[in-house]
Amino acid sequence: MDGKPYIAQRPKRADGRRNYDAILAAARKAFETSGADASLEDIASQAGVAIGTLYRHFPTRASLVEAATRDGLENLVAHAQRLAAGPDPLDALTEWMREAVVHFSTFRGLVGILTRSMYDEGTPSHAMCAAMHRSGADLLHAAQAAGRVRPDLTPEELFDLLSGAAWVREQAASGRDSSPRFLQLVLEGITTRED
Amino acid sequence: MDGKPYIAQRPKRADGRRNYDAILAAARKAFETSGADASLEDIASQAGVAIGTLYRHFPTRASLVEAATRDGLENLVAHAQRLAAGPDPLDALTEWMREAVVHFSTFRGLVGILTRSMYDEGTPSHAMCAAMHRSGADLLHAAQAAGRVRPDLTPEELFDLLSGAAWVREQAASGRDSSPRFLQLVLEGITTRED
DNA sequence: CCATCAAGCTGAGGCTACCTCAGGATAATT
DNA sequence: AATTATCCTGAGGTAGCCTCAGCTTGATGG
Repeated sequence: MDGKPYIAQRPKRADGRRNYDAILAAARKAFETSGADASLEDIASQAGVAIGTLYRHFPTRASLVEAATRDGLENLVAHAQRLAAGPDPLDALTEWMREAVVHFSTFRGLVGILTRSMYDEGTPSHAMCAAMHRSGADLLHAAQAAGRVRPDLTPEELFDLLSGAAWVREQAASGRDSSPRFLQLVLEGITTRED
Repeated sequence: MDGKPYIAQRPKRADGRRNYDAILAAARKAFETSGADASLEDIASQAGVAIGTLYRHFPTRASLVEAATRDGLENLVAHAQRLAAGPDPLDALTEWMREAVVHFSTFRGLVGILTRSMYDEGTPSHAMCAAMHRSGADLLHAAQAAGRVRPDLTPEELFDLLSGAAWVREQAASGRDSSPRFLQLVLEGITTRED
């Protein structure tokens, strides 16, 4: 019924690529200062481009957000695989969660978009989110297999906790960041106790 | 510098009260189905009232949200005082947190508004949020005094955890609610272990 | 019952942002 | 140089926000 979500692609023509890049740069800046609902017309004019051009490359706001966050999330997935090769599965998991929280809260409104994308296939960010889900689940299972994390914790629950931390971080835009402590409390809560 | 935030008041004239009530009812319904950014013009027309009338009673969106959630939060504070008189401080705290999560996530966008209000005095909801903060802090301190909750947990951190749970609940609008499990994990994490 | 008037109501209108589309421009290709 | 698919533009329709000048009406005192 519903076609696949549109995923923005860097155009082949030189002028197209130039504008595509300029829009993406302007969008990243605008999202960081004004959140995910920044004005698209501002972004276009900041990129020195007409509004129609923005819509040509990014027909929906979601497709623009996806393109603006793609690289960061790709790195996150790659880092998960590197961490999985390390010696301590719990360290790997905690380190990854710390990093994930930062990427999830790059700008106000992103956590909500990503958590919605995680289970909604009709969304541009879904593919990337699903990849992250797998990465996180792998790290979790390894930590559980090593007996370091309570075995009844599901990946979905882990992402709930992670999203909560990221959301808290998002809110504290102009204050100090309380997400490290949030994550610490959560992690101490889900690890197995053996002292 | 900045004057006190405007707090909506039920008017004295009969026609004013009628409209005030109708707007509040329409607003509650609209917020629940469309979130905190529901169209004010829709709310007005749903209440059978011109847009100017809505703005007369509720000059800002925040003042309307405050009025729409006032009762629920008042009850929450009252319930905290009742619970504080109970025998088990930990039970009281967990029960109250469960209830708070529900009230905080009455509609999409509310948690964000309330957590911002909690520390921002220029906000209509601030007074009510500060009262809740006291209620929660009291219950927390009692549970800590009884040695049931880790003593290094601050009220602010408690509210971060609580808000995280409420936010997760908010997101899962049309799915099953994962906040009870979230809260369970958090609570098991912050209680002292003595088994 | 009436006069008075503060309180309340209305909706047009200016503003901003979203998004579309018909017509024009241009990079790539042959 | 000609062709053409790709790309660009910006006016314009739609929707929501919010204000304000002018009108209406409930409450009050006589």
